[in-house]
Amino acid sequence: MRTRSQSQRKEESESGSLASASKEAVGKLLKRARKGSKAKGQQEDDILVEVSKFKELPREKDKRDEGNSVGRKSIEGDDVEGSVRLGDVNEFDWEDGDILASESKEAYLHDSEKEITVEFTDSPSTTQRKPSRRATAEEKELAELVHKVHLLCLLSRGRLVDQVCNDLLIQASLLSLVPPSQLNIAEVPRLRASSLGSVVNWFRNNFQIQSHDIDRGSFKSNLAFALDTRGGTAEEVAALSVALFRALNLTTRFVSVLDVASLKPDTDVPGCSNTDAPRLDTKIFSSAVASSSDDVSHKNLTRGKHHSNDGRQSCKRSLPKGPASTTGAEDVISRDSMANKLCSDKLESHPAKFAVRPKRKGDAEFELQLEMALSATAAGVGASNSMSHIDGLSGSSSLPSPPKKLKKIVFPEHESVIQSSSSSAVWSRKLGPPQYWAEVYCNGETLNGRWIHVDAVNGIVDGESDVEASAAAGRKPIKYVVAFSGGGAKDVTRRYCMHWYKIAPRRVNSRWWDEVLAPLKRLESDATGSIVHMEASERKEMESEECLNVVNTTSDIIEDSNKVGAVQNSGLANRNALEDMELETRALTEPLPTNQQAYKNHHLYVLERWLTKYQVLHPKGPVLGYCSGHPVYPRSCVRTLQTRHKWLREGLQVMANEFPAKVVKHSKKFVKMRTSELEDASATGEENSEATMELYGRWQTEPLRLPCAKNGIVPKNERGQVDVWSEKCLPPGTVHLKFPRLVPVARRLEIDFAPAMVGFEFRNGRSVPIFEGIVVCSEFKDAILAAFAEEEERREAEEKRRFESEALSRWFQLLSSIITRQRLQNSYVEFSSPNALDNPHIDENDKSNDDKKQSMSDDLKSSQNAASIMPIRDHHEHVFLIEDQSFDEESFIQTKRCRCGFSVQVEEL
DNA sequence: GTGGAATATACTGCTTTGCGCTCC
DNA sequence: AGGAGCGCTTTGCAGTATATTCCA
Repeated sequence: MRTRSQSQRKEESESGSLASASKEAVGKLLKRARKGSKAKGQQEDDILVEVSKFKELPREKDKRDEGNSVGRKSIEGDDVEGSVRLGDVNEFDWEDGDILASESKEAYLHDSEKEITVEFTDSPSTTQRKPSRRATAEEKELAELVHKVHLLCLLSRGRLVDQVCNDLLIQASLLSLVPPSQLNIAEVPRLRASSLGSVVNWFRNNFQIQSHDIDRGSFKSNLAFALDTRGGTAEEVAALSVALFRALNLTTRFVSVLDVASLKPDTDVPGCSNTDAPRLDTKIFSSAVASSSDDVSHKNLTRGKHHSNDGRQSCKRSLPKGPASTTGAEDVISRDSMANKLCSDKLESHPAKFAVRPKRKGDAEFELQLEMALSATAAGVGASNSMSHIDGLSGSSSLPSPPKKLKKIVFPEHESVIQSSSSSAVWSRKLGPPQYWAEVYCNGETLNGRWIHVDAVNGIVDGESDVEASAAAGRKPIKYVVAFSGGGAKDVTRRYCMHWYKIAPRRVNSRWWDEVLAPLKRLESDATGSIVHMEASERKEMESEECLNVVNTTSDIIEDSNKVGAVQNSGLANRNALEDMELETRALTEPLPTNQQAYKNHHLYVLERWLTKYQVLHPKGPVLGYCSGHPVYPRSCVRTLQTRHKWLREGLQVMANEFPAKVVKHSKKFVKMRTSELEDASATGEENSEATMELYGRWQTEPLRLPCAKNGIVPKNERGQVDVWSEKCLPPGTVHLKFPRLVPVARRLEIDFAPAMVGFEFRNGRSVPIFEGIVVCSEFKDAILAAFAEEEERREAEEKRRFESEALSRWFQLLSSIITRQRLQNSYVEFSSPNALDNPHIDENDKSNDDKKQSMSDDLKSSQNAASIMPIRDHHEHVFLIEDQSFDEESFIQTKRCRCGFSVQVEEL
């Protein structure tokens, strides 16, 4: 039940401003992180305690699990030392079995020392089945917070990279490297994807992914270094490509797959590409990266025998220095050799570390793929050798040697180079799927131009449809693809995702994400839409010239028709609006999934079997297709049903003669309650009907028509009240007055009213109605409010009078208590003092003192303030003689004086 | 490896109109 | 006598979402 309040808090945080929401999220995360680390520390302490207990009290532990394990008996002894993984200690789970015979544990008995050493070479968690446990709401909330904060960090990172891509010095340096023949791309009037091929190939042949462990302080410095060495992390090389395109005056975005921490707790490990890890400023997940690097190194070792004769050793050694050895037109899987080099380097430095690691299934698969790739390389070596080197083309003999080319696939319709799916699997094994690329706006593509995916790192142009497949092959399904430009960002995931239903559950709720992106999207739009008008005019010319005789590819037909329509309608549609439309069109034209589970929460399609209790298809059609024989309907046909009563709350009533759209069983609790009510009525045959619930759809309702108020009488329900779920539920001619204490006012004026029941709250195990104000006929509203105001005034005056009288009473109590205390103290002194009885002054005046005390008490009864009460001297009781009193008529203060000098001021009321 | 069914479990939403005692 | 105020143990079930396991 805690989660309800949590949900409320969650909604509240979402409804706040973006900045406050972000701050709150970061704050919460930090708080939790601190708490978590503290808790973890505590947990470890606990574990240590546990271990010490384990060491000290093996017998006790054994007693608890008496007769369980042979192995446990075998470790019984006075001295037991165990090397135990701390993480498992708090989950001691004794098992039956012989330790000596166990495969996962090795026990060495040192009989001579009577000491037993138990070494676990494998974690029990890997052999034991993990206990099934769902993440709690708190864990989910934490995961969501991490997800959001990570997203914000990655957005910032992308903006940073985008900013550096605009650096004029870097752009100028890149331009100075580009051969003059490539520079004319800037002057192409109608840029097409095919026009980018040559410059992309040039770039790819001159810049490769390399691993640098040195962080030079800023991304700009790193990028400058990468430019200098013709290699860097995948992010840097992609950024260089973006800078180059921008230098060539092409409208270009830096696109990044945000490899964000999972939205769900403990599902996948967030990370980044291997080569980026050492340099990433955030350095969050270095451990994960390190392990993956190790994997690569290991793989390299295990395939070493295949490499011995294939001539790749030279590549390993001379890669960064040698000249380009193959033509720029040839497409190559460069990452293999790059990674081989990196891995070989690591291997050489840590030969023993990887020699004993077991081969995994994935490694074997990888080796198989690599062997196939290498055999293809061997076949192509002769051909590649015969081809001329591109030294002259590149214009630099000092450029690093490009790797051996393995495979190329040319798609004639695009005239661009795209790697096959099999090759994508190979790259994914090595360095993971591409995480960074560029988008270049080609005004010559389709009718209105479009953004073209350009992965210069891998030499891919217009390969947007392969991004999802490669990501899936690399076990890193894309969640967010964001394009950065002009300091802004835009979510372009739709362009690269064909199966939105797969990634939708992995993304944060769209409202938050849209709010985050809204300001960034404007910035991005301003940066990339600045030349819209010129293009629009050009487009109009083109339209008149070509008379719309444009042959589109099948996939472009829908989006182009949309674009044309939009442009024709508005005349001012800009590039971003067109792109939005394109992405929207993609969202609405997703292919039908082939498995039934996918329809469970699909945003476009639905299977009837996955409808919930309160859902129905209306209308039931059209059938969009079939999945395993089940008809597929559009999600837009799904309607939510409600009971008559629930519709009433929304100010709707079910139309006459409407049959229920669905009849479902009532909850047992409700049935039980109703049947107990009906027992008295001894209704027979109605129990079955009471056990069901009739549901109606929105289309079966009409606006609520309540009886009108007549002759000043408010129409009430059977309980003599009006249920005011909303303003729509008020009977016509009545008003809801929400002030308190209106009932006596209405009664006094003899105006008909009804208590307004606004809802229920659950208190002490039962629902209790909440009343707020009354419902009266509209004509009495002013009269009641006037009387209410008058009554409130009177009540406030009465309240004030009561308050003052209470204050007086409390003052009297205070002063009385002071006097009582004084009297008690005097009495105590009298009885305790041995000379008290000998004091003639007191004896003589005893009676008169009592009288005077009485008079003082009377005076104090009417007093409000004792101005000064001095401490009482020992053995002396003050006597205030009447002749010594004075009275100030202006201030009404009476001063009483004792002969000893003590005085009391009393204010007369 | 994938899909589907079955199962387990955490979370969420729905339900909905006291009663007895004390004080004034 | 009667009206107003106050304090009681904290519903509990069904549906849904989601993870996991098993099997084909």
